[in-house]
Amino acid sequence: MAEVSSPVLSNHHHNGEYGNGDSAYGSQDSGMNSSNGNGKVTEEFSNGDVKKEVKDEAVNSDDDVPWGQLMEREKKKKQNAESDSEDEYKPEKKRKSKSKKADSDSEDDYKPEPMEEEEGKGDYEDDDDDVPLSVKYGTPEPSSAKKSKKKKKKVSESDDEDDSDDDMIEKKKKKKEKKEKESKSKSTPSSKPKKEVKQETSPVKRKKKEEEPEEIWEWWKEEKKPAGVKWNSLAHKGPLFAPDYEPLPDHVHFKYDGKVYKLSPEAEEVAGFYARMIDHEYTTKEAFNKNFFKDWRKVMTSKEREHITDLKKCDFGVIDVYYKEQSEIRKAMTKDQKLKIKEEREAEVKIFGFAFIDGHKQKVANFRIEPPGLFRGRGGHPKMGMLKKRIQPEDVIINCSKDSAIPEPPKGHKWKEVRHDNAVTWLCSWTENVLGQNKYIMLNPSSKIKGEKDYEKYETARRLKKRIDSIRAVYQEDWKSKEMRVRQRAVALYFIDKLALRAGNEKDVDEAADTVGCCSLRVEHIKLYDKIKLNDDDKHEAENVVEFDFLGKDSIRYFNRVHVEKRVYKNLKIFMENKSPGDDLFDRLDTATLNEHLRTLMPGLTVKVFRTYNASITLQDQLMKLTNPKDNVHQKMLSYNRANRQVAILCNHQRSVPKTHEKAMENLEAKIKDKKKEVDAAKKELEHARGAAKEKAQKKYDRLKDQYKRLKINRTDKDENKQIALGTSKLNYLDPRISVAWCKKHDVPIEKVFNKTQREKFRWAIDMTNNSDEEYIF
DNA sequence: AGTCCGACTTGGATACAACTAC
DNA sequence: GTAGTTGTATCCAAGTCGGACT
Repeated sequence: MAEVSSPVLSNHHHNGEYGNGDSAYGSQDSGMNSSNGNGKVTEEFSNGDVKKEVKDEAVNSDDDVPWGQLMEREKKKKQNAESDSEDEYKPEKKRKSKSKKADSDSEDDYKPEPMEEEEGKGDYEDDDDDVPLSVKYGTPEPSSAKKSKKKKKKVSESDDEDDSDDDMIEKKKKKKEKKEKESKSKSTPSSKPKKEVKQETSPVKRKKKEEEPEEIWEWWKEEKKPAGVKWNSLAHKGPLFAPDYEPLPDHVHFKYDGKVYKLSPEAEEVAGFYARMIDHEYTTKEAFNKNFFKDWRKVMTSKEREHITDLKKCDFGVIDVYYKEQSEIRKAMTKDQKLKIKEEREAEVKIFGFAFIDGHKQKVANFRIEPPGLFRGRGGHPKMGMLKKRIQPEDVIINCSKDSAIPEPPKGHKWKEVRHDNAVTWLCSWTENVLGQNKYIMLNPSSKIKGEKDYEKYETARRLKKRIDSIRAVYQEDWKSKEMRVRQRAVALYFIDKLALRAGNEKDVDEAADTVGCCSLRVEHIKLYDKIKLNDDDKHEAENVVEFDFLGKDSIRYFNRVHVEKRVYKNLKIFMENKSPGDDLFDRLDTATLNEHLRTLMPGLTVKVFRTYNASITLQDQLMKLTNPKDNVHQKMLSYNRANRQVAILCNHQRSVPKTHEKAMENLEAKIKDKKKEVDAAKKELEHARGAAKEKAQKKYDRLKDQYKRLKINRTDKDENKQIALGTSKLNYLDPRISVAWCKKHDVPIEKVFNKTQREKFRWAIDMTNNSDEEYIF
């Protein structure tokens, strides 16, 4: 059995350092990183003082040498064997063209279940092709020179001391935060284990109106509600509607076929939506224009409709300019004007921004009803450009408790319905017209209702940690199953676990862009290579490589080459036999089936738990590896960000590279150069200085050198980050307790890791992790 | 057993605010 | 001021998943 020695089983992300070779996973992981569509992520510090990483070379020191040949030989044999043992396996080409049953073509009478497999056994026996590679990455080196006079003690309050001045931004922020802290006083958890009991909320001297719902509900110290019950009482003010349309001034006109054409307000409003997007790539897309024009014509008067028949003859130029001017005007407003607007907004928040749940005041997340506009579907969405209609009170369902004050609809209107359903968490809902989906107004992530759920999510992931070994053993065993569906399930699960793929529900072809997840992968999305380099710059080739290339959620490309176990490789070949590129790779599997199976392995286990688990465990492992206790806060934060980045890479969280990036980097580069000059100058000065001057010169030199170093770190961080987005993983996948524990252990102020919003969201974690000495939570 | 759909999480883009540098 | 950056808040689309429905 491959069990323990298998990378998946034993190491997976636990000791795999992504992007640098190492460990059993080295080869795969490095492959993953470097080719993950994000370009390389090879970590390498130019200012060698932090850490150097060795690229994995052992990639395929694979035992396979013997295996390779054997395989060659066996391949044919096997192919035959397999294909006849499995030749009853006729792929079900159920290319679910949408929900519609469409495919009755199950012509193949394939009986999957009892699949004779007299073959295999033998060949499989020994396929332990996954040799652990030696771990070879260096430990982070203390950034020497830096005297890193960490403020042991009060770091959390005045952490900037150790940051020299090029840290202005941080400082400013700090200041702000400090202020904010003051006002919130006690509630700040940080290191005080004892939080003052509910502070005297009442007579708080609110320095500014900005004070929020200062009551802190420590729900994590309370009993849970019975399952299904989300609240006992719920009161709120309903949604805030978008402002009415303001018709354009007369001189701002639409032109058709070169001539001014006055539109009805309805048509004009929609024309305005388009005009405001004229610079956007969307308006160059055929589908967008087609959908827009069709919907636009629907809101035209019959006369307009008759006249305006060709989008190409439409000239939105003047409208476009007008809106641009308006936005300029807004930007150029005086302080007072801006302040006034701000206050108005705050007043709205005050009213609509909060709900009372079981007597506690909680922030509402999105109390503004989505304004009308043009639907911006992502990727090749078939409905892009369609008109999103204005939502009226008559479209909105209110959910609140019976005895609460029912929110008032705007004058002259009424709600679609008022209900009192405490099995759900939403306050308001309506149905959006483009896709016919429900939209909701819900509470802010800092609320109990969201927080509790979040907490549960991580608890489930932790439970998975305890079971992961045996679960991996199960699916590895299932690679050999006689049942094709079981094999498919096992291989899919392996991908999900190893690569953190999403489940991949079926999608309706004409309601959404063509994107896939694991279960919906098609043959065309993978390629198999018996031998190939995982990265172009690798020295060696790896064997049994699967190349993934598909569009995932939000049409973000996932590209990756990974080495897989022989058995997996062989299975994939089988799955692909006799299929066309457009056929499902896992034709006997869907997310429902997979999740059903997972539930039998562990209560609460679903596909997405693997993503959470692997993300969190990766962060924890990486933190342990990368953090050097001797580093200063700044350097530690770099390590933290790198750990975070590994997770983002794993989860394929990308962002488009801002066009300003190159320039920003150049600027930084120039700054670094300048600084270097200063340093050199200071050095010279120092050499010539004597007496008191010498001391001074030394100081100056040290300071400059420090700044210089800081700049370089900065550059590295920025560059590595250019197309990787850390936010999503931090917000959704990383157990915040890991970060909190890390901060405590390494004397890093929590504010460095979580900004204000994040601290609110993760208050439970910050508080819980306080009194435990567990260094790492996961 | 398959489909549909409601509810809720996850995700990148964009708007905006806060600062700095010039 | 103004332009340029950067971090944060907001927005809303696009996933996941369970349960009702057929």
